[in-house]
Amino acid sequence: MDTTQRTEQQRSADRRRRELLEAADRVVLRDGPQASMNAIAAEAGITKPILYRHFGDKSGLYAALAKRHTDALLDSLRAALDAPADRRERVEATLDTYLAAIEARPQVYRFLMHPTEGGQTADQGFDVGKHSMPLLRRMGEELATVIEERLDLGPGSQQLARVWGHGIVGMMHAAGDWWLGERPCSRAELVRSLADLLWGRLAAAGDKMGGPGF
Amino acid sequence: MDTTQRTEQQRSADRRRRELLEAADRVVLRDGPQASMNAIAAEAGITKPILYRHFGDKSGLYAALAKRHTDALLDSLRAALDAPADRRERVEATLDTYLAAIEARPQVYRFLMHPTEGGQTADQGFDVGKHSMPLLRRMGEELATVIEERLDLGPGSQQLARVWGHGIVGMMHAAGDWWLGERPCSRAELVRSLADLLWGRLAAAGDKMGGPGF
DNA sequence: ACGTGCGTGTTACTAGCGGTAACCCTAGTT
DNA sequence: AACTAGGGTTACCGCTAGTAACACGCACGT
Repeated sequence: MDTTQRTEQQRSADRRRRELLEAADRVVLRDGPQASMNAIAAEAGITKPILYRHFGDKSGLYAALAKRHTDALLDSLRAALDAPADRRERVEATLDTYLAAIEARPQVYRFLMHPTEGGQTADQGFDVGKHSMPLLRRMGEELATVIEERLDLGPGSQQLARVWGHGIVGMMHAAGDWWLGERPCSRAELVRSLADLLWGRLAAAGDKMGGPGF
Repeated sequence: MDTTQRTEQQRSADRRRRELLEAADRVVLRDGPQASMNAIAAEAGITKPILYRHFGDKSGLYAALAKRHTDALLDSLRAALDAPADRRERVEATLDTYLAAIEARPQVYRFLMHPTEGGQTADQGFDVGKHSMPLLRRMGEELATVIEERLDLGPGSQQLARVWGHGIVGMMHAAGDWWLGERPCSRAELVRSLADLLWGRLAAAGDKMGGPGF
């Protein structure tokens, strides 16, 4: 039968694809986002054209690789966000989950943040921000839907939720990136400071005397 | 005299340097962050090795270029932050200034955010986040000092201020990037939504009924 | 007047990248 | 036995960042 044959081949192809992705994973974990196609092919024990047959081009491979990690991280984040606890505890748990993830595997984190930068071929017409940082975008959208679903924000809630989703994710990202580089405090302290910020301590803080009255 | 001679040469070199930077600026404005050294040299009417004599390598040129824009933008932001008005108005003015800047010249913005990505040569040992996004880091530190100077945050204020500085900048950045790509609302609305977030509306919002109680 | 540096510029090259065309070789079908 | 279909490789293209090595010009000390 034709179909069985095709499924057989499909299976083989899928297995190969997974093997290749795992090899690519190892290389990215070792070399960072600038892992070369040659290196990945060598790690997988084959040569470049096979990679290109499977993934089209580098962006394709990177997209597939990024999807795996992004999906995994998003699952953890959803779990943290859905845990049974009050809102502040959930927010803190989610922040902590994210920070723990980037702390555990910084190379992967860095790869996810800057996947397809700097190709020398037809990257033209790239519509600023279009294929940049899919992880951040996905997290932002995800958070936006959660906020919009669960919070009562009055009129214009959908738009507000999206702004907040992307804004909060960006806050988490930037603070995490900085923290990962300088390690100025413990993860728990960072989480608490960020939650404090989200909880309005900025607006509630009093002016210092002597200043121009910020 | 030796000194006059040296200053003469210094002047000449500086003038050339400025010319080269302006040429590079034009190319980056046209081609985005992936402008090639060849293209920049051609735009300046000279050839590659001169660029390398002046700036060392691509990172050097990009750093010099980034410093100009970053300094200019930081000046605008400082001005907005120092305007005579109450705190919320100042925050909104600062957000708006940033968003107006990235809206006006997205190519430059994109260049500033991802300056040295994707080189294929010895970028190894790059210490995650080390030479990434100098603009965000500088803005974060700047805002941190302002916060720490002017706000009364109680014990641990310095660390808290730094976390907040980087966090707020990241929020602004991510929201701006997303907004620039999708244009889901006007700049003013975005500014208002972000300020609302900073002003604690997240913590103050009530739960929607029927949900699991976010 | 004459070499002698030194700054400024070029050509021509290397090494490595992403990506591809052309070939090759083995397994299964008829 | 002949033929075909995939999986695989070699060898290449065009591009990039970066670098020798060479060439012109101009002020200088002797």
